[in-house]
Amino acid sequence: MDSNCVQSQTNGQKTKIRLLKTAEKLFASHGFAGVTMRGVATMAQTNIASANYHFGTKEAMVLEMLESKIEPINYKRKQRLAEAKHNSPNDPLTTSDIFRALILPVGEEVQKQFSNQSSIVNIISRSFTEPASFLEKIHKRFFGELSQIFIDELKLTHPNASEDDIYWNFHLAIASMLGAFAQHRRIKDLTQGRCNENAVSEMIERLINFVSSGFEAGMNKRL
Amino acid sequence: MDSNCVQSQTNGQKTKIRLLKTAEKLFASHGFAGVTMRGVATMAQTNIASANYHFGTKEAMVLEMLESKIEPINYKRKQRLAEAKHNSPNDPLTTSDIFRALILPVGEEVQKQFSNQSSIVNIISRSFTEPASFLEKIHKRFFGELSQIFIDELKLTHPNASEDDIYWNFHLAIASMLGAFAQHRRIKDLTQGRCNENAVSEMIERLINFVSSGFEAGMNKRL
DNA sequence: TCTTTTTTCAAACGATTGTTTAAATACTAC
DNA sequence: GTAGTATTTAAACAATCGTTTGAAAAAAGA
Repeated sequence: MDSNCVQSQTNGQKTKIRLLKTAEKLFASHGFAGVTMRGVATMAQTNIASANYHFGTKEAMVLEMLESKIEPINYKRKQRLAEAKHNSPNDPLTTSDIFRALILPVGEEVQKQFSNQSSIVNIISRSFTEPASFLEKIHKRFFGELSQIFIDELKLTHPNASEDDIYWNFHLAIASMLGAFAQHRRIKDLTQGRCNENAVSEMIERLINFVSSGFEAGMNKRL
Repeated sequence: MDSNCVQSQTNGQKTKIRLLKTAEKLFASHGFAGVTMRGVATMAQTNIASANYHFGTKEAMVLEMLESKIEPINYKRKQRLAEAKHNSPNDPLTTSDIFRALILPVGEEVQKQFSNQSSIVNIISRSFTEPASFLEKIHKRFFGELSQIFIDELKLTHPNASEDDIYWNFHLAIASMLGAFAQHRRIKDLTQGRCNENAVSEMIERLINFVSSGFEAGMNKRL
């Protein structure tokens, strides 16, 4: 039952997947407000009531789409953090190691599907820029636990830093990461795709360096 | 005519100002899509057709509101940069000086009107998170010239840095600043105002330090 | 006061939205 | 094949949107 469930995919599930992929494209390029049930249904070559049949509401549809995109990234983030710890079991990680584990999985996902309109960067940056009511749901659902894991790791790396310093600069680092993604989408929008995948990996590397240095500069300013 | 135009304010202009202030509140808390002509007109205690009489379209109304809020900030930014240059005419400015001139005027505006729902931080971060079509208009209108001035100044401060390094890290710094504002609005939204003005100025100071250090760490990585 | 301009207002237009209904169709299991 | 479930469909519902119209009211200028 669990294995070989490829051929046992009902017609309804195929439609559901088509709907999710369409919602992905529309959300990535126009945000939650830009996703319309009619638009998704039509582009997925089915009926509007079918979309409501599968998901109940628009919000449930978009959240299910987001989960399918973000959870694999978060899994990789934790995995990479665990690997880094495993590789140097006696020393604490460097700040750069930690932020690399947080940021690089996004970069890898981008490489896989570059020039795709529904790039993960677009989705993350769109999620980040939604109205507060929707944003709150996203944050609790996808980033609450993850944040704590990375903050705990940063505390180990900076044992003498104050709680305030850690929290403030972690938030600044997150803000930079999200801001850079949003900015990157903006640049892509404005240049209409004259922007290759090298630019993405260069941005990622520069971003890791930027936030790591910014974070460290914010530690122990008053010690 | 130019002076003493306070008492000679027609009734129509008063209504226009009420509409602008209402649009400000709504835009700050719900973004462009959340601003409805009916909502603005009703909250400003006038008629919906009156709003269209004064501005023509919804977009023109919001852009006029944005101009009235952003232009004074940009003026202060240039002024502060000029002052810093005047105070040390022989040496180039520090990275921190430059980003302080860019960021601090926002902080000062926040202090003036804290706990105001239509805080300038909310407006800037909302502007930054609008769909690309609207964002492009905002960027060209309010930030095109300003960016060039600050990039030129950073070049003077880092004469050995490559053009690429300057541009990439300036964009990362801008992204961080905007991301931090957006994040700050998010935190305020989530904590529902349990967040005082000291937290804002602390955020501003930490932000200046964060982006200055991040920027400098990105200079001359390959020299 | 009379005329002209500016401003406000209720009402409607046309389009779009998320959601629901109920009937028709496709699929699955016995 | 037939019964029962899963899925798709066209159509309608109720609400909201930006914008326009044309007449009433207010303000300003003569």
